[in-house]
Amino acid sequence: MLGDDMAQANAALGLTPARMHLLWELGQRGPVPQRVLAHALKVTPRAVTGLVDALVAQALVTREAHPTDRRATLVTLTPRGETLVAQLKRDHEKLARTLFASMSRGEFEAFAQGLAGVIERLRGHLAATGGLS
Amino acid sequence: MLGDDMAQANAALGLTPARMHLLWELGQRGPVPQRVLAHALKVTPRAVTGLVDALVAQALVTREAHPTDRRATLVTLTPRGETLVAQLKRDHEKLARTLFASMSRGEFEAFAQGLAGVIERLRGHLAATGGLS
DNA sequence: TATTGTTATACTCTATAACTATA
DNA sequence: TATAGTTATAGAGTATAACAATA
Repeated sequence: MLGDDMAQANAALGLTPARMHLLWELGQRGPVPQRVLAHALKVTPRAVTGLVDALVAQALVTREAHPTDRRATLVTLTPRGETLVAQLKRDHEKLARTLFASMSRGEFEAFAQGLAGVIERLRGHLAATGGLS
Repeated sequence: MLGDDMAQANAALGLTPARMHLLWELGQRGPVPQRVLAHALKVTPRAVTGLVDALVAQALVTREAHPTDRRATLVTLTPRGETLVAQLKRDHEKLARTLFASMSRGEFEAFAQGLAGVIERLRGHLAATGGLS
């Protein structure tokens, strides 16, 4: 359901999930080389090339020259991209409040602790079955 | 993380997530026309054609004649497909036990109730923003 | 030599639209 | 007429491999 909600919010903004993910990471990190995005998105550099191409065409990011490494490009949010990422962040916060604001402090703590336990065991399971690299 | 785990388990069995999903639904329902799968997977009939083509090539399902409607085909698990779905179900149960067996009854009830509330509010959010159809 | 990002190619999943066969 | 499933076509996302430019 969270995935559906994100996909739908993205579509409303003219974004696919993968492009939104890239913008989100860019919003967290500021201008970075594509290699950094490839690592953050757990995707090959080739895939990043395609995503950045699309976002450049949408005027949401630009490829700027890296100040010291002429091989690399700095993927940078345009003003339009900045606005969009700010909107994403606001929506994110608003959804979090919608989902949790009605819980008491104690309820939230208990729930969060239970969830943390589940996540920890899931992480262990993934490590044991070779899913975490 | 759950998605990663499933994708990885699928890959180990030579399956993509979409094909696994179709097999899973088939395991729940028994032989069904493709139209039913399209609805279950929330996907167009055309997409089901492609997925069934691939699963037929892998000898996991067959297209059988519908007894009364000659337009339709009944997608049916082969013995190999049955075995694979049984394995999926075992893995599913095992993971559920891994994630929750260490909780007491009371802890689990509280956690489940908290989660149900979050899901309910998420559903409301989706309905309000037009995400549930 | 190693790294950054590209072009070339291919596969999976999905969609819309036009069509065939059947109901 | 309506429905089940297909072919035709297209787009997004991803991958590997070979390559260019630069470090």
